[in-house]
Amino acid sequence: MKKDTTTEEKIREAARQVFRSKGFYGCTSREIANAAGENVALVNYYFRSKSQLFKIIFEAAMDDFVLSMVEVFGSKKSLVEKMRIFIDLEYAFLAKHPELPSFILNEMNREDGCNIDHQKYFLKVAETGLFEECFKAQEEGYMRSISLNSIPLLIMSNCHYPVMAKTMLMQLHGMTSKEYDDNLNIHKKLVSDMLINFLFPQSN
Amino acid sequence: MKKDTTTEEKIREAARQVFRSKGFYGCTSREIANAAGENVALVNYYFRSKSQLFKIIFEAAMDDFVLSMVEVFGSKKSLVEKMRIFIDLEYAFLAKHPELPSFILNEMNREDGCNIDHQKYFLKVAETGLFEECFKAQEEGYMRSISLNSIPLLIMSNCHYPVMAKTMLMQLHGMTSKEYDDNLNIHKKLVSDMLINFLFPQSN
DNA sequence: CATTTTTTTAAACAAGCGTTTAAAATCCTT
DNA sequence: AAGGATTTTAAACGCTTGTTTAAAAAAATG
Repeated sequence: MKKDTTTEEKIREAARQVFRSKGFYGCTSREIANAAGENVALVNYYFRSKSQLFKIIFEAAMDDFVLSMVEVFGSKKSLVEKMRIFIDLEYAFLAKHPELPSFILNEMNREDGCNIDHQKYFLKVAETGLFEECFKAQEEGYMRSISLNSIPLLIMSNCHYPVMAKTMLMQLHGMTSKEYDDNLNIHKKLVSDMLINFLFPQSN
Repeated sequence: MKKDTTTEEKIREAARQVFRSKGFYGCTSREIANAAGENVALVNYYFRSKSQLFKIIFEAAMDDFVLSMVEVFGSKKSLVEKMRIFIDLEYAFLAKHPELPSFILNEMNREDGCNIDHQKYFLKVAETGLFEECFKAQEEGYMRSISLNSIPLLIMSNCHYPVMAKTMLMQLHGMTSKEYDDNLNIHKKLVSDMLINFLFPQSN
């Protein structure tokens, strides 16, 4: 009789949760095994080592990370529309996965890094034709002529930082979690307006 | 004969460097002692425990973190001028201390948190009169009427995230560290223009 | 049902952790 | 220079870490 979730899957799912919220150094193999309700030795039985298991979790996280970007910018809409849709989707996605940006940034900064093929993820985004589209829009004077490096950076700054800084700003402003999230929804609209007005100056 | 740097100072300075770049869990007492060129036991002799030493380092980091904000916004200039000066200073400051934003955000997110008086730092900023000044400017129609929570969030997002994401974006774009930093200087101007145009709509 | 293969277990491993100890070295005061 | 306080040291403490082992349990195979 096949179980609906195998031991391997239980461990992977527990690792996903624990690694994402605590990072590689912030948790132990035993903690992951307990979260999965299984014996410690099984972590190594199925995944050979903590590092190997982490690598799997991290790569899956990177897939999640670029998925919405690829989906939105690969679609057939105007650039302005795509921008607004992307910001909306990104805020919605991060509401469900608020630990993701910190997780990825931190683990990439780790000394004994995560040893994955980073370029592959950049290519995924590049393949949507986003950069060519921006370049063309800039030549036509439709989009502000700024470095193509700055465009994703502006968007990511204003989408990711607000969720990364939640704990700090909650405490600084003395807000509850819900109050902060409500403010985030208001903030999203500001970000959307600000970025589009800046990137597409004649659009209003 | 007094040494120019005491053992205690050497350990504190080593701890500052190591904690900031690796975080509380990312380093060991022995690593700090080695960086200071001293015996492990001295860490506990002078600071009682790793946690206690960390607390000192973290609070000093928070002081650094809010210092430029307090200095700039406590000065007697127009709000627009202050904004532009602050962004300039913040980029310059973070060029020297690029690990600071990640450090503070991460350690605040830690489960067994850093147990410091966060409110004190908010008060420091509030005491500059920044929020009253913004409120007044909004009533006069000089500044865009947005939540007073969103203003620091917009500024911090666009100042802090670009240095936090350096490793990731360098690898994604295949840039060298110098190339990224050069781009950051261009980006700073964009951020400055974008934020000021958005916050003070009639200012151009 | 017997045998082989796969999965799970408890226990142990060496290494590293934060911290403590007690003796040695150094400093300061008289 | 002697004596007492302070600083530094090497070694050890108990505990946790990632990982391995070897036996037990379960599942699959014929």
